[in-house]
Amino acid sequence: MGGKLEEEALPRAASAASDGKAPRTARGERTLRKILDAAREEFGERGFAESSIVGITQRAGVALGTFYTYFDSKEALFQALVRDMSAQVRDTVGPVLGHAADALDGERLALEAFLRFAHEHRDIYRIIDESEFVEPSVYREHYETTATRIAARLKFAREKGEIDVSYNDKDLDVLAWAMMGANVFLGLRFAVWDDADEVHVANAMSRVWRRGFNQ
Amino acid sequence: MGGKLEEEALPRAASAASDGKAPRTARGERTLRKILDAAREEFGERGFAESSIVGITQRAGVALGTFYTYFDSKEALFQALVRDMSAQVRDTVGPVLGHAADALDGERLALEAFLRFAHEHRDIYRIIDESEFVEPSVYREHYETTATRIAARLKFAREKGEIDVSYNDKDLDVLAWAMMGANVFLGLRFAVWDDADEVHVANAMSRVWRRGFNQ
DNA sequence: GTGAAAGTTGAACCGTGTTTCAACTTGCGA
DNA sequence: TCGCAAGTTGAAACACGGTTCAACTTTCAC
Repeated sequence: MGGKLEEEALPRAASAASDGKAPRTARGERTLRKILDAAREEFGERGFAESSIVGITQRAGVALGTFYTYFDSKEALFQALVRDMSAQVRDTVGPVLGHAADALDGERLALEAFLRFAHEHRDIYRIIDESEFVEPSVYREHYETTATRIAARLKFAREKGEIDVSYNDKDLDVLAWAMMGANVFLGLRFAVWDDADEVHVANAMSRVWRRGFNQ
Repeated sequence: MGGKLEEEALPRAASAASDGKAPRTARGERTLRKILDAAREEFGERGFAESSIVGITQRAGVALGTFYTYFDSKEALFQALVRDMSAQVRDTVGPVLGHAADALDGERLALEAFLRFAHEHRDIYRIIDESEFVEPSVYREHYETTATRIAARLKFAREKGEIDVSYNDKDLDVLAWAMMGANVFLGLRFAVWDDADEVHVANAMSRVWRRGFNQ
């Protein structure tokens, strides 16, 4: 399959629509995109409850009824957005792992990247967080996937001798959730609420994990 | 002041009412208490948006209008509840610190107590979490207070030589938020969603902190 | 160029749930 | 026992915003 880079964004937008409501022409595609962008702004600024479909369609510059051409309900739109953003977080943070000297250095870089991302996209952060109450299943999906990925990296690192073998699989499952929780709260406090130095935060954190996991 | 134990609960309930709406008789006090209890159930089970004042007053066994004798709005009630519960978490977790051999052992016991508490009171957990979107200021208040308390303990432990002196105040502020975030997510995954062994979770976590903070 | 499919429009419908209020009941102090 | 302040009641007013739909416009395949 050629042209993967350019093609990537479109199917994601297209598949964001509710079942049987995917756009069939380029015009529809554009309209759907406008609604998704407007929704991200509105939900990010005002939260789910305060956001209205009127508000979203006005921002998007389309009529109220147009919304229902692409989505079954306000909840369906929210769910589509969270899925989209969950993937965005993954695609932003994932690649930096390649540049790491070892596994724990990778986690440091990942935290740094996450903090930068959270600071630049506070709206996304808020939307994913609010999904715990709007669409619990996607929230679970997001964090379960993330934790599983971290745990897998930790286990792999243990096989390579970078993490003390006395930590068994169950321990590492627990610790993966702990690392993720730490990252999320550091993001909230130092990137979303504040504009702290990501490098300092990530370094302080990394030092503890490094000592904690070795020896 | 004598009889502190028995007196503790009442003023808290009384002050939960909106400004100028505090009950003035024993009957009023009881009614307010019924509403608060019913609200905890309703908000815990259904979340803020899905909960209704009708539902809350029905659970409480009082008429709809009675609600407005004590609260200005649904939001005001929610805020009062979060404040009440934030204090409950503190009062449950705080005391166990006294039984600890050293500071890091205290954090282990605190996590264990928190996991037990989160498991037994999932409704409370959910309500505090949801306040991020309903009443952001109380959410911030709750976590900022908690993090400050943890940071103070860490700094004190450093003075006593239980934590490596190479961690400066700024580092410990960061790490306090990390510990809190880890605790919250462990609570969500292993106490609220699942019914895991608190002791194992707390031990695995504690081992990492211990190694991480020393030398 | 034509016609059918796709997309757009916004007024009106509709359900829900918060809030008000005037009449009523309770309980306490004198 | 009396009277008034405190508390209670629930029907109705009210606001709000999600959803529907039938008429209209645009696009595109042939």
